[in-house]
Amino acid sequence: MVTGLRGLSIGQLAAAAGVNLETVRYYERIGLMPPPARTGGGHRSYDPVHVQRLAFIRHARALGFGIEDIRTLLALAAPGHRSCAEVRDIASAHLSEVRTKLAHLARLEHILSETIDQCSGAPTPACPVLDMLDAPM
Amino acid sequence: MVTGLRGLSIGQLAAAAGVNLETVRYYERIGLMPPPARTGGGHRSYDPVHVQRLAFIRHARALGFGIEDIRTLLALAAPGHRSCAEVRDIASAHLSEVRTKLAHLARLEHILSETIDQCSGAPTPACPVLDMLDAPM
DNA sequence: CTGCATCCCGTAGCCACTACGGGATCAAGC
DNA sequence: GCTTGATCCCGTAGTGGCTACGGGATGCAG
Repeated sequence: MVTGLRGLSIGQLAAAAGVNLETVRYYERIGLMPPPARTGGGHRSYDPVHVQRLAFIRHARALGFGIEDIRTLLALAAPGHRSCAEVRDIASAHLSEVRTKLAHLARLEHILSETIDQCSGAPTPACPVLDMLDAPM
Repeated sequence: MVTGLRGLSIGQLAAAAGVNLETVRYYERIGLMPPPARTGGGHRSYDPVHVQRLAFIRHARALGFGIEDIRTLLALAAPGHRSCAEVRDIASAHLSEVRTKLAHLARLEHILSETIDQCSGAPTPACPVLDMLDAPM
């Protein structure tokens, strides 16, 4: 298991970052991860730079940023021109999307739970859930 | 605009239900909407049964139910065996999915807003958003 | 040097649509 | 009756963000 200076295999990198192996190849295909060095036999060999970058990507994905946003964020994170304002704009836009979805889901949660509550208890002949779906909203 | 007994065109049906025309054809292709009658020239001709069914589907989609759930709900809504218990099971399962997503989004909202707040004001040289993405979570 | 885990690559599938494009049909006006 | 412009036909491909598959090559421990 000691790989020493040779770099990590794609499986090791994926495990280290907690992502699927195929996802790493996918990120490389779409240009989100740079192509790594190769062994004589053609296997990918990653170094710590890749580990850090993949961790960044995974964190951003976990926060719900889209691939194109992440592409931009990675560019803005490049040493030299850390444009905090641009980063904040992207994050703010994403936050407002999150809030929109949040409000939407909260509305769904409300309607669903109310309707299901009517279902369990009242001895009505009709189904409240189906009635709601039949009726205009 | 008076179509009388001839039935609605796909465009009229789609407009009435507030869905895209292509979506209606998609629903027919996947067997969610039954194939309607056709005019001599091959155009689809819908009657009120279709209007009602499409409205049902749209309401269910608006509540976030998936296509397969809706397929089952439509079967359970068929006259004769309105199984309220099964309907409630499907709705409850969906509700708990909604609640899971809700909790997830709330977590994202919290992290994002906190981090962005740090950004606007403090005169630190580094970008809090990028720092968070770089650091382990 | 053998055997087995890992990796290679390209392609297709997932969900719920949406878009496109070239040709046919419909309905209204003249 | 004929023209015109809107609508509709169908099949196919694209979206986002992966995930799965399959047949062959490579890497490494014993």
